[in-house]
Amino acid sequence: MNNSKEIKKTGNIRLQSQNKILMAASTEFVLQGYRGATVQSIADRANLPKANILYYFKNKENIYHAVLEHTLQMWDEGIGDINPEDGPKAAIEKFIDAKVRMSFKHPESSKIYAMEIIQGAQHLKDFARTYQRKWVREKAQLFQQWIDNGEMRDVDPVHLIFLIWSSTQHYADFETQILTIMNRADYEDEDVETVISFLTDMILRGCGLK
Amino acid sequence: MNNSKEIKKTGNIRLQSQNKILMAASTEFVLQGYRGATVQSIADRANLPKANILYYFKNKENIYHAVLEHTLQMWDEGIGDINPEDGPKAAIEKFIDAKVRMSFKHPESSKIYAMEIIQGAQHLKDFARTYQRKWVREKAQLFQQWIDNGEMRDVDPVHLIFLIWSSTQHYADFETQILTIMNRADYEDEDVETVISFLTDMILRGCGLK
DNA sequence: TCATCTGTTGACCATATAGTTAAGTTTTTT
DNA sequence: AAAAAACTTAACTATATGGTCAACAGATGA
Repeated sequence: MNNSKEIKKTGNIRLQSQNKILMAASTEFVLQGYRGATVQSIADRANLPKANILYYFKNKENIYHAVLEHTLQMWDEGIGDINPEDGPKAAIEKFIDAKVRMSFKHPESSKIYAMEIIQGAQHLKDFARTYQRKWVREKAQLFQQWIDNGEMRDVDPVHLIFLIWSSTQHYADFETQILTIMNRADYEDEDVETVISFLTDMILRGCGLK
Repeated sequence: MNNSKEIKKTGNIRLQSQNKILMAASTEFVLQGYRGATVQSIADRANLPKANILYYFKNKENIYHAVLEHTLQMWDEGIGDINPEDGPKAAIEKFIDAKVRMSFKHPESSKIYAMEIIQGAQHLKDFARTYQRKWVREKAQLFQQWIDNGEMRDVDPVHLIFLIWSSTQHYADFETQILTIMNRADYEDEDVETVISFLTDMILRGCGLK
């Protein structure tokens, strides 16, 4: 007990610092890109001396790896599963709902992910090649079954997934543009619901489910 | 005549070099980001000595400005106009068609644009605040009229524009991911048509136009 | 109290990079 | 052909940056 308490205590300091660093680093990586984000700028944002940053993470690339790992975890949690028993309508509704909420809740994750892909997915190629490809194949097959059963219109399932990804992530990645165009300073809670119902409506109709 | 010929000649050398530099710079900026793209790397890609790059463009930021200007010109040309006389169906068809073709033809422009927006649109805020906002307002009004006339379903015109932007640009920006997932090396000509017909079909249905 | 482990930090270094300069070469003009 | 303008480029400079190190501080356990 005494032992575990002590471990927890030191562990907390570690985790606290690491978290502070990762948050600061995420912001810097989004704002300045990988090369543009300097260890010093991350340190400044985290209110820690540079050497302290490099005590917790051996080097800049390791910080980035940790940020990416966190991003992928978000992606994984936020994807919202598509279950056979839901049927196409509920499945699409849940999927869109999860992705939109994720976009509004963790825009930095979406942005870091987007920048990685745009720049050629150097660090994520394996992820896309294995995990993601498998995920898309599986879900596409599911949609295809629903199509074959006449439960939804005959639309290309893979492109359908791309459509849902792109239209939902857009609100995170292009936040700046969207807010500027709508002449607003920030998103509000009701925006999430508006977007969900707009996209759900459009896409369900596109799939002949409404 | 002699005079104009000579001017043209020198002008050509200038333009040729500048173009070579801008192409190389675009690639580097996409691949490495603004800070990550070094003048040397641009020089290498353009097969010119570094000092020569800086003879044509006073500094790195000027290169970037020139690249962005080119990007915005692409955006402007590729947006495809939305005309009142087309009616909603043809208008949406034309709009999607233009955007998708642009995405497949000039993915680097789309990528540079996307990275700028994701990073906070430091260099494009004015563009979005004036030109783009006006464009969206105008086109949204047009859609609203069609809606009021009962020519299309009552969907939020602004979000409709966002949907078309996001879903079409996705094929440029997330090229790497899409190709990896589809287990392909490159896009083919027929992909453009597939995407156009998929998105047109989905979105027209969403708008009750099919 | 002493020893050890964890964390903190200023000072330092090697290197990469943006940008300058000066000495050229080539092209254009007169 | 001579002068001027446009272009080319190696060498250099100042600075920013990633990363190391060594000295120190604080907690923990015996």
